[in-house]
Amino acid sequence: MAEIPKAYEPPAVEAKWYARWLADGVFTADPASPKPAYSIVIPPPNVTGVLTLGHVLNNTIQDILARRARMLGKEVLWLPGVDHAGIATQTVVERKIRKEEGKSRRDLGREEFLRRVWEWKEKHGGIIIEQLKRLGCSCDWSRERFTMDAGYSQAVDRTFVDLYRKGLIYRGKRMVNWDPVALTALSDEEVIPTPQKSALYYVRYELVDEPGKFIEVATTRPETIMADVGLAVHPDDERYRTSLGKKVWRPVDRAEIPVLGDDAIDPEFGTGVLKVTPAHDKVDFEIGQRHGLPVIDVLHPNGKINCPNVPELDGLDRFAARKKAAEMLAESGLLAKEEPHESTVGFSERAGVPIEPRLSEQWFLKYPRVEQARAAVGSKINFRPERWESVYQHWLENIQDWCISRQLWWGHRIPVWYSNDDPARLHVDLEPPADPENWTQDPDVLDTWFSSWLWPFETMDDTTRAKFYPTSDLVTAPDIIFFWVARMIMAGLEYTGQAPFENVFFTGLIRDGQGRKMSKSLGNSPDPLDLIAKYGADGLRFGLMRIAPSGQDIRFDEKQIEEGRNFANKLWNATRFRQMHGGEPEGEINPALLTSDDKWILLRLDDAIRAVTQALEEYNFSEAAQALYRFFWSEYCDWYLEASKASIGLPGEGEPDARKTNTLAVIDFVLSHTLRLFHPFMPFITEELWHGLGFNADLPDDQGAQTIQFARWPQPLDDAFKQHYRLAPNDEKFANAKYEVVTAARRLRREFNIASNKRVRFVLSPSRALPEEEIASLQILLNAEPFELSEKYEPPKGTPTALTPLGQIFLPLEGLIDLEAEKIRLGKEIAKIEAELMTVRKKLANENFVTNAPAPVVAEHRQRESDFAQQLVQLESMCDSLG
RNA sequence: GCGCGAUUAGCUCAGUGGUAGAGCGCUUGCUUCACACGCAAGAAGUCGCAGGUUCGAACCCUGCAUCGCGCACCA
Repeated sequence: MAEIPKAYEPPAVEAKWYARWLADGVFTADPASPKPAYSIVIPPPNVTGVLTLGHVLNNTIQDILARRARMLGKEVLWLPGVDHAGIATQTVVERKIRKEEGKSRRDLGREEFLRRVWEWKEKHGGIIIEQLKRLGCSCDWSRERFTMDAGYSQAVDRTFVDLYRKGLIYRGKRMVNWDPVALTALSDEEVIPTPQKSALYYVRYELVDEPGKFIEVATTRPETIMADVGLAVHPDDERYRTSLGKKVWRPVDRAEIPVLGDDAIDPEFGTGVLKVTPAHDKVDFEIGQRHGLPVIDVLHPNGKINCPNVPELDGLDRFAARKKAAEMLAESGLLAKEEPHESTVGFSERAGVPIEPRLSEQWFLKYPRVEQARAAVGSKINFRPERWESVYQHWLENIQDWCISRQLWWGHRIPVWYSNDDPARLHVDLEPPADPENWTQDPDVLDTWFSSWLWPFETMDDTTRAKFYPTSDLVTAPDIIFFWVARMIMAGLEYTGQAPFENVFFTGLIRDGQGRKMSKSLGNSPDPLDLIAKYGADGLRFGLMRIAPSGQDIRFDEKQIEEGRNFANKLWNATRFRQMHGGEPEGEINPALLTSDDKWILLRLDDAIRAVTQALEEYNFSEAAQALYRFFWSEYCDWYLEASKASIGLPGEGEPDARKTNTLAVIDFVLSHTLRLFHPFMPFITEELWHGLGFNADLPDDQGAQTIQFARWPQPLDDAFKQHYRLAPNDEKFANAKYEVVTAARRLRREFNIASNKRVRFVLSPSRALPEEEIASLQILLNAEPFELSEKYEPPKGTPTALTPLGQIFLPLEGLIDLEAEKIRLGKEIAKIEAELMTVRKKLANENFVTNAPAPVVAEHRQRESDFAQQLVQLESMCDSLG
């Protein structure tokens, strides 16, 4: 047997197994398989993206689900791919070209620019895919898709044409969210409301008929005064009743504008007067519509002022113009005051600048199947955690038409052509018109999400869809519940007649140590690749899973990844211990030779299998990880392996006897189950150990010979098993009693400063007969030499002693006996027990408790009372014997 | 303004009616032949506050506070 390194060294193991898995095609889904299907589509990361901790969390969960499904005997499809990410990608490439060549995309022209983007995509686009492989993701890479693949693009066009023909897609001049940096319209979802400190300017508008009389208006945007076409007050507002219908002078670009009444005005805000600027505000636009006011647009698309009538402002950036306009008003005495103000401003999700409400011609979608989509969640689709359902429902209740056109080049170009003779004549089709020279195609592309919403079914061909659609689980972050999840449900219902998935698991957000979102600009986002290099992919995965409570945000702490690494190392070494004792995996366990330790660990294993299985079925990944951690470290390693040394002996020492062989068989049984339970969480190390221990031998290929991911998921030990091996709760109780003896004795050691590695004499005055093998394991756990059993042992006065469920244990200390010290120690014990006893007695003295509490609870209290009382008597007599 | 979540040990978090838990950190001892990425023992908590329900509340109800998130408004 080859020498195994003392510490687990992940890099070589990870590289070796990932290459093997790929070569063997074990991630490839077979639509013709007779096995039941399990499928997930990956939330496609941006083609520009690099792996973040968010991706690690998300994809680890998907991988756990996929690998476990394989172990449950399912045919698994985890379909990967990337998203073309319109704005993000275009921005990246534009920036690069500007930096390297000093050219804009317009300098290059549409065709050349797109060629460059594709070139960039081929060169840099696959980074995140390679990173996902490093993480161990078991995606079927042979099916990797891209939202701009030819077939996929065609599906996008087809969808557009279809929805247009159904009358759900229309073109209109509307108020949209305009990004003045990216120079495109955005959907409402791409606008992030952000609180901003600004100023409220009180501007005086002079009444035309009553010179010297002014109406004051509070505004945050003095730079748009030239676009004012009226003032509005609430019709019931007494203060302004007499002004209604009159005219005032617009103070900049002087002109007469009317004062009118409109219900939309809040009399409480500012002075109760709104300046109506229909071109630059949604509400103003609506007021303008109601009152037939003109629209004056004073902004260029890039946010600069477009107003030749006012040369002081013309050409200034909107924020510079704001200051300048305020100054101009102040100089002409028309600025009454200026006060600090906080308001929420919409920022572009991508460009990070305030969006500009802007009137423009765009394509809109009236969502299909809204009611059906609402009904689907909660019945056909389960959200976990459930609370996201109300967020979803609320959005669908108030759903607005979706602005789907973007003034970009990178993306799916809108399949609409306008007649050169009559721009009102449209050709909307998959194919260009037969006489292209007479038509001009719409220059715009579609919102990226207009392609993403088809992802669960357009990534599959008919055969694949027949087997794997609808998908089983979707794992995603809750911040794209509107962008993606809701829209996929609607598209799925419209085009497949089915909800696209059965379960949606929403992960939490990963935050930094201070609770802030991870972001590039804050630089608080650790690079997962660095973490993999430092702690191994398994360590990263397991560490993250242990702290990722279902659906709660996660406060990231590298310490926790270190723990994951430490755990992998523990797994490695516990297995190494087994390997040092050599031989092939042991087969049958002989029920006649089982010790209480053996039975105890088998029962604990049974418990762990149940707990992990249940937690995973409830999508409670951290609980599953915790249960595994506790079982393996605190139960298997800390107690069972230590106790087993009694029957195993030193490596290579002596002839293997029946008991040693049997113990190794129990170890193999436990390890083989444990590795399988851990595999979804830690795929690499478990694969390595599975083969290293030879557990793959004698299995068919599809059950774990080739890879542990096809090994069967452990089943709880059934009654037949427990009967055959005579596992009963009493065995567990006995082992626990034994461990209590050990803990009590170790405490004595500590209190009397005996080093844990020092072999010392212990004497147990047993309260019951103990079989030889139990004595042996006690001795080794106690590190006792000699370990004596004596019912009639009469210790010298003052010998440290402790009560245990198996009798009284003594730590005889030659020449170190200190009557007073022992008295004080016993006194403390007595005080502790007395306090416990008092609490229990108080409770039992309460008649209401005894009559109303469930019988088992009362019985438990009674038992505790008698236990404590008995201990107290013994402790007191021990104390008395000291004189 | 409406809604959702959080508040438990120094830190990160489990715990959904019956003796307050884990890991890290801390204290002490230990290179004991799987592991110092380790072993052993220990200290450490009026479970955010105030009421209520109950024999019994960290847990259920009501209110409040603080933090975070979403939606709406935002002149």
